[in-house]
Amino acid sequence: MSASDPRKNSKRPDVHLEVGRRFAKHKQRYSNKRRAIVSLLETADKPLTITEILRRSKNTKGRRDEIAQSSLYRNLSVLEDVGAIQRVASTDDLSRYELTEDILGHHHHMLCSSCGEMRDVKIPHHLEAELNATFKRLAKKSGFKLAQHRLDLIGRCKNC
Amino acid sequence: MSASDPRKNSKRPDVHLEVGRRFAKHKQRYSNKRRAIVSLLETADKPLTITEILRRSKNTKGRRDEIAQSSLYRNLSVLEDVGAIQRVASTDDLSRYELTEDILGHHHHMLCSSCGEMRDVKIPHHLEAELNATFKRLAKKSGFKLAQHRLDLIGRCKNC
DNA sequence: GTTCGTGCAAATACTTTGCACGTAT
DNA sequence: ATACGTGCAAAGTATTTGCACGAAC
Repeated sequence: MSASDPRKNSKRPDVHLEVGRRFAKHKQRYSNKRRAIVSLLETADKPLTITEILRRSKNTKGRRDEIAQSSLYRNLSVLEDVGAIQRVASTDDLSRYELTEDILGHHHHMLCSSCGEMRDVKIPHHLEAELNATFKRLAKKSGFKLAQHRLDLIGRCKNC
Repeated sequence: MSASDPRKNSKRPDVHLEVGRRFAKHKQRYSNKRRAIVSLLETADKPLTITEILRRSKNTKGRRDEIAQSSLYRNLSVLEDVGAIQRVASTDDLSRYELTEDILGHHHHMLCSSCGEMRDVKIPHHLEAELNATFKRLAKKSGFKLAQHRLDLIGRCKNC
């Protein structure tokens, strides 16, 4: 399923190396726990909730990657500050996180209005280009400093 | 500012009449408090947070439109159930509400990653059409029942 | 040894719920 | 009279913070 799983297909340099660079730039330490979080997000094919990250950190076959909830929150905040991850909103009120677009590659989400699940999707390049051009114009008109856009499909997933 | 304030410009039938119809259809009462909430959302040129709705309900020059917090939450839930309003997510974790798209008209948001503020914007019809076509195809491929899409500009607003 | 990371428990913020009373049908 | 709406206060969740201890520089 190449279309529905864009993360696995995109070539990208070593994520830890890149994240490590960003930690260095911000004079922060790239600890093992932080590495573990990044690994989880890298492996997932969708943004993860706090609960999902906690659960997965415990299932990492007995390693010392288990993370306390408070540390997780704190680390997510730091990871966001150094530009390694970003928070994405679904239809429910659970926070979800994914690697930033410049690491993961630009993509969009298909999200279920019933259970809140998100899946990654990509759209054709020419559409992206057209969107960007339009947005740039709109932003300029409003004195808005455009950083990125988000575009999601909302509906019901197979399981709901 | 016609481009940055799409709600004021679009002609639409009386909102209370339409919302009233939806309440009737669901055999629910369209009480004064509920009317007051709808009026606030109709007047705003952006989605409102709980706090904003509460504050504004108190500023309605001495009228009995003041709403208790618990009632507000309950009413927002009912309003959502009858299809009058919808919850929209920004970059912070505050819930925001606006009238549903079929009442308010399809539009998008420009949202500030710093303060969470959202403003309404519209994009050209042909772009919308192209997006819809692409999405329909993507959804079909994944067994996903597409209901709507959301497309937002993210950046920094004039004030931040 | 000083600075930063971690875990636990307590505190806070946002949202939901139970219950008694008021309002509309 | 009955069903539904409202407000208050209590309960539930999600998230943040204080503090003591441990690890990294």
